Amino acid sequence: MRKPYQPPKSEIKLTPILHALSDPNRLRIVQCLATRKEQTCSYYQKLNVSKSTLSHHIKVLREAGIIKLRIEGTQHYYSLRLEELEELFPGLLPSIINIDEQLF
Amino acid sequence: MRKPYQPPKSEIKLTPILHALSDPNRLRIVQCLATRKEQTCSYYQKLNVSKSTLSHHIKVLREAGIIKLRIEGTQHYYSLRLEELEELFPGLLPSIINIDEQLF
DNA sequence: AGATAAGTTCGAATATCATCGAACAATGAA
DNA sequence: TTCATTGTTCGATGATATTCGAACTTATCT
Repeated sequence: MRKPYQPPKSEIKLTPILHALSDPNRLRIVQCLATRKEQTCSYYQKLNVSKSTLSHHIKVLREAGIIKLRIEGTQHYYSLRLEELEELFPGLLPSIINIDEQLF
Repeated sequence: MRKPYQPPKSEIKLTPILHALSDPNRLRIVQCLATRKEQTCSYYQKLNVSKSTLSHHIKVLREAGIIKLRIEGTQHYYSLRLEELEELFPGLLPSIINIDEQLF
């Protein structure tokens, strides 16, 4: 599987990021990545959505510049682009990572 | 004009807030309110949208719980619900208020 | 009372989004 | 080589968003 597109830091914009984070399932993915560092895609099947829907959410997060991808065999490992996002939008991700799911 | 609905603090949720902030014009309104404290609605006509579109954006911000309204005569004065939002989502609004418009 | 001003609401048009199943691609195992 | 696994992409569908002009509401001014 070839590596899908990820925007370079210089092309990351705020509104796509906020849009990407405005979905409860995507917030769950982001919070999960914040605690476990790196995850494979299949892990998130606990979200109770289809494989293609999950892939869609991953794509929205990836294209917004929130997560990055490392491919190893057939497994895709995702992680947050924490340092870059902190430089671009200081404090934004940290403020979201700790919010309780009940407030979603 | 009667006072339109605003959610009480206990009903403010994160995803409507992030969605409300994921629009450049609404971000401009929020940043403007952050610097000038209180503004009337007509002020934002520099956004180059119609009166009804402006009113729509204001409504999205209001119903998400981001802004509150004070009516005086025919004028509507809006301001950010900073204290409540800080209690609910610490650091979120401050991190967004300072972002340069070029990064929108 | 009638006119004006400030905003909201309504209805319609267009665009974007979330979701799914099916098909596809790439890797690794039998 | 064939099969299973992991994940993406495509096409369709229903839901939600954005935008506008027109109509409406409320308050103020003459």
